[in-house]
Amino acid sequence: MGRSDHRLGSQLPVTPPTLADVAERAGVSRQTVSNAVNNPDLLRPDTLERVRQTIAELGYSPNRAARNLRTRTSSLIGLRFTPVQEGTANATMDRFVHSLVEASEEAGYHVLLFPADDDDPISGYDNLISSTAVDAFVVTDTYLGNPQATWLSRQRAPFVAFGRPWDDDVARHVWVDVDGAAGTRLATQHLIDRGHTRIAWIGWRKDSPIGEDRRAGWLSTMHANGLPTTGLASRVEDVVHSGAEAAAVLLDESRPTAFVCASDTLAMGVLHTLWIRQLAPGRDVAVVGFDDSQVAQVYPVGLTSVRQPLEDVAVEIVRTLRALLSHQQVETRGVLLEPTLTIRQSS
Amino acid sequence: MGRSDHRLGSQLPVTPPTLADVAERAGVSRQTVSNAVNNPDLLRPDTLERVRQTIAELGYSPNRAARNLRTRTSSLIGLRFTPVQEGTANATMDRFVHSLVEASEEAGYHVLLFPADDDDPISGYDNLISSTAVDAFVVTDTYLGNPQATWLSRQRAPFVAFGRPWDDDVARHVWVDVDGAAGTRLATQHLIDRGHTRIAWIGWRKDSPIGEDRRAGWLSTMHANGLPTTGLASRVEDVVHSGAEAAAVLLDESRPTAFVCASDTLAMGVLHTLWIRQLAPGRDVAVVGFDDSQVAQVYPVGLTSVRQPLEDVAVEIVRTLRALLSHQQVETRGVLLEPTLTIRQSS
DNA sequence: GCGCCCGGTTGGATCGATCAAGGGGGCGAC
DNA sequence: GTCGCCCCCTTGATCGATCCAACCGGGCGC
Repeated sequence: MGRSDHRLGSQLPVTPPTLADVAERAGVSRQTVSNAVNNPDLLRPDTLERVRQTIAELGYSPNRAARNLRTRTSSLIGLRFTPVQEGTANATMDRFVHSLVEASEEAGYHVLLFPADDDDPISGYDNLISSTAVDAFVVTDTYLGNPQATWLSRQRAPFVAFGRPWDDDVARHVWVDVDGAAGTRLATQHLIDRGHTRIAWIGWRKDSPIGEDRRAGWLSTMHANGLPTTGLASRVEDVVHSGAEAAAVLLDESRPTAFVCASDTLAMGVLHTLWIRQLAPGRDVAVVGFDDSQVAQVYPVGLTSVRQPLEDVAVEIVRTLRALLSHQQVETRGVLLEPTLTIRQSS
Repeated sequence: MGRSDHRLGSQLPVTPPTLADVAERAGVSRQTVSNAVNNPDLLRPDTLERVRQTIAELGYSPNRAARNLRTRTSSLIGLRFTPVQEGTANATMDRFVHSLVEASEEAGYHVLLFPADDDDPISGYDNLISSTAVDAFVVTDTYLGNPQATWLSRQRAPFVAFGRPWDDDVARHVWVDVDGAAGTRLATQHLIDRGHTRIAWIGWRKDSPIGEDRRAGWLSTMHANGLPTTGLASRVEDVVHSGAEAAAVLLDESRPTAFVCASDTLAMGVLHTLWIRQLAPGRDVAVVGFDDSQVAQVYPVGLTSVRQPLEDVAVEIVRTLRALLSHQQVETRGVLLEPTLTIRQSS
């Protein structure tokens, strides 16, 4: 089944060589070439070498579609790519995607992005799973009442969540998450070690379990060190000016010397208030943010911030995914990773 | 060829329905179902309706792999995902990816990400193209001497570049780009309108054609308004402290009242110097950045910045890609889009 | 009466890799 | 000598959608 005829005198797009082309050229059967690629152990060394050489000469690479059809796999991991929120410093998603792409590559997977359809959060998943376009999903927004995880479980679609199923006790899916409380514990202890005793908290509204988790880290560390917390906590929207307002109120009413914030966005608000009041971040008042965003990195003073180990999260997720897909029993239902603290001049 | 037997009493993963299943259930032939999906015009309205209903009932969706194999397409667009540079404000790539994902979806494409292998920038492309895993690429870093575009052209692989082929006069590929000079022209004129006459430029080193383009916008606008430029320009590395140093030197030597910067990163450096010198951004000295990054958005004062129309870029790229893939002759070799200026308190 | 269009049906081939079964040759054991 | 077995490789069928060619009977125009 030589293909040279297709190529002769053609301005046509070049047809890549197939398994059969390699087989013919190397003087073996298709299956042998297939084995050379997928089960090299089955070949005699000299045959293997000959086939490999031919593969290299022809620049052969197995056709993805054909392989996918036969094996009923795609080597693709689906990820719903949610838009960045403008006006905030939150870009965790973006950094995570980078890590996931790299971790996936090492496991032989590629990442397929699909957009978020706010009207119907399920449709994107449904399309991909019912057309067997992806092998599995990585689900990122496991917030309250998000139907994705439940729906995917019911569909028996393999997936791993980045984020705990906070509210849902019966959720039986596998997840990887970062211990937010441990992060704020680090931050708070760091400030205590620096001699601060009046350390305030600015976090998100109560309906955010992630926010409450981070808050708990601050609270427990304060209590463990016998430090006061009354009048030192505030819960606001995750936007800069809310952070600024909260900081102003707290400074007036409770005179904190340090702030731990649930996000870099809020921390920027605090810095704004300090700037207005001519207070020097790090010297007069310490500030710690959360996420180690680009904002924290390039802000002139340098914002100390809790850094999520997204690279590790991605590696762990891919590892779990592989176990799921190879139908191994996954031993652990959840993995919790420890964040670190990136210390800069603001503390 | 009913599949109900596969489903009965199964703990097995559910096998999705196939074309034949739909055909049998709807009492038509496979070909008709295929036509209902791909060429609805060929069916009588009532037949079409019946088939569509059956498709909906069964939740049928054509198997991607089978379709890909037969049609030799994948509906996938490959994008090499380069890591964010930590310590800078540059996240253009991330915002662009979001836009591209959305624009692609509307055209029936999905975006496949693959990581950058610094040792061999070609290998990632080669793997995907030779295994016919993607239909086309979007290439983002068309900087000096980047071999990707040339290589892809030679391979006859369809692709559209985000970025002009600056150095390469013989490059024959299609591209979409943002007019950087127009952006800095906007910024400079904005400052002139505000009454500034001594407007400084802080840009990148001379070997960056993008940087030189942006610089040209500042230069031409200054000249057009009969304003001086000597001693008012600086070329540095794209990091915060370089921007800060450059600003300090310029302030000492040339007393500018405004700065136009090639990036938000450099603008942050300028703001840092202003802060040290107790100068108020926007009141004492105006600053304009480039990219409208999250940093510009959440920085307490609010950084005026040139915003690239990445949504439009993505739409234009996808449009061009579709033309390329449908073997239409693409009329325009390049498209240049106009940025806008997001004005905040720093100016 | 011939040819053609319409809205389908039918059988088969096709895409390229993989799976399951089988086969020839060599070797050791009986 | 031959039986069985393993090794290495070949062969035919398969995955599911699509494409192709041929064909159907009724209606229409010439």
